[in-house]
Amino acid sequence: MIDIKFLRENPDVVRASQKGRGENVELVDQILAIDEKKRAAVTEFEALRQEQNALSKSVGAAKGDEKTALLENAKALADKVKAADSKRAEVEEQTKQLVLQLSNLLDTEAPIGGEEDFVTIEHVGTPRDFGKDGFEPRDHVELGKLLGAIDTERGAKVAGSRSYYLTGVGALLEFALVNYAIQSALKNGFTPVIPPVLVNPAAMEGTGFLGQAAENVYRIEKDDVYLVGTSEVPLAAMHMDETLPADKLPLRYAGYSSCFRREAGTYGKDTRGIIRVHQFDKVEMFTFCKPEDAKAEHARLLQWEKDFLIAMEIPFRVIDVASGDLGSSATRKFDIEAWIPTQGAYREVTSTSNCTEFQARRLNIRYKDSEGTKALATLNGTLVAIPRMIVAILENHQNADGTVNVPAALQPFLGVKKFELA
RNA sequence: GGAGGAUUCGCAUAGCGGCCGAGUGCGCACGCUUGGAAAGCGUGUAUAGGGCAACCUAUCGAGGGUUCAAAUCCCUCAUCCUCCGCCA
Repeated sequence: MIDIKFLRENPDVVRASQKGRGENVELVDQILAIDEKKRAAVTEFEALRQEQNALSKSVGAAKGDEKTALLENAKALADKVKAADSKRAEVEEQTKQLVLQLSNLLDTEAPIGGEEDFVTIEHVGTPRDFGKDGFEPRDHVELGKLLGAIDTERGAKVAGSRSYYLTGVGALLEFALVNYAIQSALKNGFTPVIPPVLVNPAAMEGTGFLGQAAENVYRIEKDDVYLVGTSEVPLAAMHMDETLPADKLPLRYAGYSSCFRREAGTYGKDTRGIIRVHQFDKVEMFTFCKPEDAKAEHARLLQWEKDFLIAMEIPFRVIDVASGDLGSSATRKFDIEAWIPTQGAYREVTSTSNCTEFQARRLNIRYKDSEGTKALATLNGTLVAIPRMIVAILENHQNADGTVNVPAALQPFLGVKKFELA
């Protein structure tokens, strides 16, 4: 949620941001207009209320005829107050609904444009030359079968498309990745968290996932709860309606959870394998910090993501996501894309967003220092999303015979240097 | 799933339909006292919105209702506790 005071004072900045995202610019003027109406309604209600409070007091003190006369006045006034109050409530609700439609202000450094207009910040590592190695790489589905690690056929039989079983070394690989991720998160000062994945509407709404992203969310209607698509939701909502002491900041959580995504509107996209699935496990980093520290924290989250990829010995690139492709909460977003040999392309494996005060304001999370209470900033970043990391590891580290070398960083967790054929 | 009880200012509690935005204790901050500390004494101690300000308005789990007037009465919901049932 954008600060309404900021919008009043800097409407041009908000207009420019909306334009950069390719979103409704007129919304800004609609909000300015209704905000004025709202303040008038509030003032009117408060004036009437003040009168009523005073009158009520005198009714209590009065006696006899005097009281009867005062009561009559008071009754008439009570109706006016009620009318003014419902008008106020109505305009306030309308204002809020409009303000909630605004996306976060764009970072001025974020590239402008659509999905294709990202800026590549750097490349790390070099894609392997399989020609030089003398064999044609197998894709992760094939390797998963050879190793007895991934079973998409039975996944489909039991749970439908985009479902899978991780078996044997596939399952072990998940445990190793999670353990390595949590271990590095601990080293970097994160508190490990296993959050609820079934959350109430307030949590979903507050984190901004019931807006444009709503159709990708599973809802359990009978109990009015949602399955989260990322632990960002329960981690952000963890401190909903709380005021945190300034000396506790930054607060860093590493959440490990299953993630559920309907993947509506992606028919035909990534149908093979486990690149795009309905359910997967992920370790997510989440930070609450002072707004002035958010930019530096964003750089740190990105660095930790890079460190993970480097430890997995996978070539990747970092992109600065363009304005039109940012989530509504993000002021700026960096994605890391890993090299996937059989696709001859870089594919997204992690993503980190700076949400500045936008998300915290929606969730009513603030911090308190000697100067008072203020909105704080929230940031999130993927440490590891299991299936895509498994894809990257299997494909990049495969040998001609279908066996796969285990990155050194994972060897202590797996006890082997190589995955053998099943 | 059933039966009871609870939810008030950081914590613990008091609260008669008007004198309650709300008392007390603890905690915390500042001051006095002291050679220094403790104790003692005094003052202060929520959030949001509006106003240059004095100040005004709202908030006693949430939402409705009754009333001139609701922390207080009524209804719905949420959460927590106790007991019973079921259960990984």
